[in-house]
Amino acid sequence: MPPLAAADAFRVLEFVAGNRRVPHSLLAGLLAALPPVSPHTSPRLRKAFALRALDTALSGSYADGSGEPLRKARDVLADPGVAACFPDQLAVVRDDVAALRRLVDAEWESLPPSELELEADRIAGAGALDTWANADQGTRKKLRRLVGESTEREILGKLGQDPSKAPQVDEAANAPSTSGANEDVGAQNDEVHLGREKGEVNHAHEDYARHQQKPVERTTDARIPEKPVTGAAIKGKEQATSSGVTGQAAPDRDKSHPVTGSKPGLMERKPSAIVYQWDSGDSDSERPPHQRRLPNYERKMRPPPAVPYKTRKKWTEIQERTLIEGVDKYGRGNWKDIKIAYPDVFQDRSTVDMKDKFRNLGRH
DNA sequence: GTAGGGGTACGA
DNA sequence: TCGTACCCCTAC
Repeated sequence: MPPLAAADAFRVLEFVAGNRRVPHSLLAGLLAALPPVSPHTSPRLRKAFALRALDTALSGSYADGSGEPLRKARDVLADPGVAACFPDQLAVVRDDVAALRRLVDAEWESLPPSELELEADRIAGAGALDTWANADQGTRKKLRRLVGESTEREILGKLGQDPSKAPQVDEAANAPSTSGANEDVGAQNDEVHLGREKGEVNHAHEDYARHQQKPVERTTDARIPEKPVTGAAIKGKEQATSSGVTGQAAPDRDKSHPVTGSKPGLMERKPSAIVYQWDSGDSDSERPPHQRRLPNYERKMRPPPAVPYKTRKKWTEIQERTLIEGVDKYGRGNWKDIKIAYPDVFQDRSTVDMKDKFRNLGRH
């Protein structure tokens, strides 16, 4: 799978970074896995990183009067980029740890909602009626794939339209494309942007403060030490590595890089993935997106594999005998050597095929 | 790269 | 329906 597009990486980061309940360590993992994102594109993202840096600095105990948290906070605020996020209030509180913490709490609460939350609100939240009312049949079809049929029925019901006349989403449209999961991501991005140009009211913002009211548990919990996350951290992976952001994620990256390694990245859709669909039969659709509870889900059929099964080819007697001979000669498990030794015989067989075949031979 | 468990699809 | 080829996943 190609790396996540920068625009998509931005949306993911902007959402996660601005959610105070997401631990820094998890964000650090994301930073390591996602393509570089410039913080300059989003005041919310800039501010979120500044607040996280301050959270980390202020997380230590200051009851002992050592002044350590205040010193660390001043170090953070020495960065003009961080200080610029709080131009008005900072001078008043920078010598008072308690006041600084109150300021940080207040700033978290006033952080605007992320693009993802705004879009979700437009599609299935308070802005849904406008969005659906202005959507043509094709767009509604796409919208339904995002929100599920029961939510669609609810929205159309509120619009006074007959949900039973809605166009059906065909299976082909749901099936993952053989050309890669990015098409799905791209399609959803298009859908996510529905209504953006309509200048809709920001429905989500008014309730958003509650989302931030529960701060990240102060890192007095020494079991999970948090690494500082600074604005500089998101300028690129190279810089992130040197800023300590990737401290907890680096070992995993060495093991298997989420983008370039053999294992799929976090955002890659696996063909065998099971789809769980929101069951929005309750009143949760009345809530803003960030307040919805996880409802019961329905398990859907496994989608067809992204790569079609290759044509079945029965193993010939020659292939079977050669396989056994190869195992005798090179040893079981050296499938690559055997394949190289008999290129003509195993031209159309992968080493996995050979392994499976030998396994099947042993079963009978 | 390989092993092994387990699932799915295909053809007899 | 059943055997088997193929695929997927995880662990090593």
